[in-house]
Amino acid sequence: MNAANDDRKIPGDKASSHLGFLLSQVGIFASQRFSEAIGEAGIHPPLFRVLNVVDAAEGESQHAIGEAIQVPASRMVAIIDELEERGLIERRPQPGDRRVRALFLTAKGREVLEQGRKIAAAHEQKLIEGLSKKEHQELIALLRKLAESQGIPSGVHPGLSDPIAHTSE
Amino acid sequence: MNAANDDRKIPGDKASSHLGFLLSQVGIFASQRFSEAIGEAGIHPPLFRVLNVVDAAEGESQHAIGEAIQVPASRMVAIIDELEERGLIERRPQPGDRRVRALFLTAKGREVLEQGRKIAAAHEQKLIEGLSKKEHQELIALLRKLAESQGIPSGVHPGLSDPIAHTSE
DNA sequence: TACAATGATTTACGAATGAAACGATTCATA
DNA sequence: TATGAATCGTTTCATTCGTAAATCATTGTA
Repeated sequence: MNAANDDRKIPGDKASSHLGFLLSQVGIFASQRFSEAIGEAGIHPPLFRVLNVVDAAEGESQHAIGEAIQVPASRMVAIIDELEERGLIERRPQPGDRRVRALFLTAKGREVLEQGRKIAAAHEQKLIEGLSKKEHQELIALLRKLAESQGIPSGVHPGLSDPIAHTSE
Repeated sequence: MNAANDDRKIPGDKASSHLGFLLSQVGIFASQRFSEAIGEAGIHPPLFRVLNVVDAAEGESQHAIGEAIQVPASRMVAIIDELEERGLIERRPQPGDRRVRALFLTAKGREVLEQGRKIAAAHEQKLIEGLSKKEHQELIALLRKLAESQGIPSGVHPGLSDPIAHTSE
């Protein structure tokens, strides 16, 4: 008693048991579920990502924030526009340099960020509900090691910078 | 001595160390890299996915194949069109039922599938180059366990069925 | 002052996907 | 065997999404 429809006549293929496929499968699944969950805070993952980074570095320019998470400038504009429309972030002119827009969280922005963090924590819990504490730690350690060995910069999400992860294996 | 640009003035944020973020980050990274790699075989991940499934169940209908990997019918049309144009797959009418198009690999389709498998194997190797044999096995086991506990059906890739994995955490 | 570089923005365009409508065919049943 | 429901594949359409390139304002430099 497990999955929903177990009347599959079609046998599993080789590719779907490789690490690459598993990683991609589980990773994208986690992304999608998180995307749905964070929707309850009225935002979507890119907005949440940026809220987090601005919180960690308030007063930085759009450019600096975008560079830190490898998001193209033209996309940053759209993201910040959206955050500003919702009253979560403020663009303030910088005294020294009138080209720069320094970014700050509003009070409401902090609220939403907190709400988002709770949602993320719940998401996290749901994700590991089938694992023991030890397994959870091991999985994190292995993924970190993998990320490091593959040169994936910390905090940079590929879905935000590059094309879009297609699929398969 | 590690990453490329370590002149980061912006400190890491909390979110980026969670399991959910890591999974999504690493999973999408793996997807993208694989997508580039499989391009050398002249195909992209969805095509490769379908080639694999057709190989595992030749003669099945478009509908059956699509259902097995949860791809909407209208999307199957485009995918099979593409595979057929490249001479990798054949749509054959089914004697008993004239509505059905049974799918078969062509000789060229088998060649490309083999080539794709080699590419996938190389991708796999590259992915685990920083891990020991034991760690590799552990990671697979943990991901499998996670997938199962989360009800992710084997062989079904979320990127093929649902919206598209956005991002972050 | 002229010219290059930078930060932010706008515009135009293309790629991808799914929901829904459609035609053809088959099945169930009266 | 006639009729309506269901199935398979296809087409159409609208939408979402993101980038690349052009643009504007400002600053730094020669």
